[in-house]
Amino acid sequence: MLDLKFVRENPDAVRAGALKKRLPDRAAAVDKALAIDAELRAMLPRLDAMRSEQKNAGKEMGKLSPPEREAFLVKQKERKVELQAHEEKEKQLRADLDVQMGLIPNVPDSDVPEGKDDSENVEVRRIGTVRQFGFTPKAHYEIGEAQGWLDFNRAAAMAGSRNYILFGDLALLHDAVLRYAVDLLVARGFTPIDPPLLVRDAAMFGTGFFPGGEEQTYRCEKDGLNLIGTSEVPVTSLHGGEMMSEDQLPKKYVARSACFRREAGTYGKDTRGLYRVHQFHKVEQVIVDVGDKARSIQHHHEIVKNAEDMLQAFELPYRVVAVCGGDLGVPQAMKYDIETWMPSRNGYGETHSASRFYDYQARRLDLRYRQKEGGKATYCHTLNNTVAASPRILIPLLENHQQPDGTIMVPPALRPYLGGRAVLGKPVF
RNA sequence: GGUGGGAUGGCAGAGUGGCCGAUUGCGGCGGUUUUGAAAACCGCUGUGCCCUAACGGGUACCGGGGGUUCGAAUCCCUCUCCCACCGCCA
Repeated sequence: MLDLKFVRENPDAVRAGALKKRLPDRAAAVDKALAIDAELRAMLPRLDAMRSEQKNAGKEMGKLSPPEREAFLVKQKERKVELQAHEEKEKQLRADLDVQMGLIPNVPDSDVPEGKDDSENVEVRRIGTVRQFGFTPKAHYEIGEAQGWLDFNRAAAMAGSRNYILFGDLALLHDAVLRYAVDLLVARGFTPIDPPLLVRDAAMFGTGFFPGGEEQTYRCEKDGLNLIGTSEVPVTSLHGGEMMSEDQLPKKYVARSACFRREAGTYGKDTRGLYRVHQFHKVEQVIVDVGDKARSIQHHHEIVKNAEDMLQAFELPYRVVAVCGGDLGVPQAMKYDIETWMPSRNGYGETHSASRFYDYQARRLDLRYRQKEGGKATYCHTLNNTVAASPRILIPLLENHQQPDGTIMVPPALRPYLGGRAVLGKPVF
């Protein structure tokens, strides 16, 4: 949610922002919101005056003698009828305004590149050397199935397409990665969280996934609850409705959770392997801090670095891209993706997504703090980034560290989580 | 699942139809006192919206929504959440 005052004063910038995100419908919401706002403001002085009149007249009532009251009552009832019509109108306008305001996207920051989709994201840096194999490398699913680590057929039989089952060492590697990610962030001062996986609509709306993301979300209609697609939703919502004191900030959280995505509209896309699946596990970092732009940008770099440090420890080549306007989500002001080298794709595949929102989510969540200086109630800023999403991260781990016989070299950083083992699997090729 | 009790400002906690945007305490801010600090004392201290150049004024908000009434924090309905007890289950 943007500040209504800001929208009123900068309609062109807000409209241009929606268009930079390639969201013309949402740009139209700007004009609708402003039209409703104008109509509302036109009636407010009159409405307030009527209320004032009725209120004051009502106060006199108690002091009047019974016969005087009778006459007064007639007059007051007339006022009431007239007021009710206006209040009805006001309520309708406010409800309509809320809908339109909820549709207006966050304005992309100036460092967001122009572009229509992910093909126009801009590479910021490229780290690590892509390995030259002395043999023909296998895809992760070939290795996984040969090792008996992966079963897509049985998964599909019991749970439908885009599902998987991990067995044996791959199940252990999956867990090892997630534990490493949590430990890394805890060592850096983040508070670990095990959040709810089913949340109310308010949390989905507050983080900006609704309206718009309903088709991507598994919903338990009976209970009005939604399965989270990322722990960003419960963790960012954690302090929603609260008034924190400035000393409590920043809040830094790292959550490990299962995530669920319907992947509607992706038929035929990334159908093989572990890349695009309905259910996965993710370690996510979330920061809530004061409403200061420079500080948000500083945090943004910090959370990207946390993820980069993990990839470097895993000895995986990757690149960081600045996500262009057309590939940016509704609530984000700016986003970096990290893409890790995946030999089977002969390219970099997205493994991380780091967003900053400024106060967009905080406004929707009513997430505020009281400033130390002056005591003013102010909206927080929020940010988040993946630390590790698995099994997707298993793709580069298996593929980049494979050996000709189908066994996998374990990067030293992960060995303590695997009983000290340096190699997983047995020769299968 | 059943029964009963609750939800009030940053926090705690009064308030059962007009005198209540709301007593009081804590916290916070400012001041007096002090070499400085603490303590004590005095004053100030919710948020949104509208009007105003400003001073200031108006209005809405007592968990959410609806209703009764000239008038609702207060009465009624409903939803959500919290607490207690019973049942069931892990």
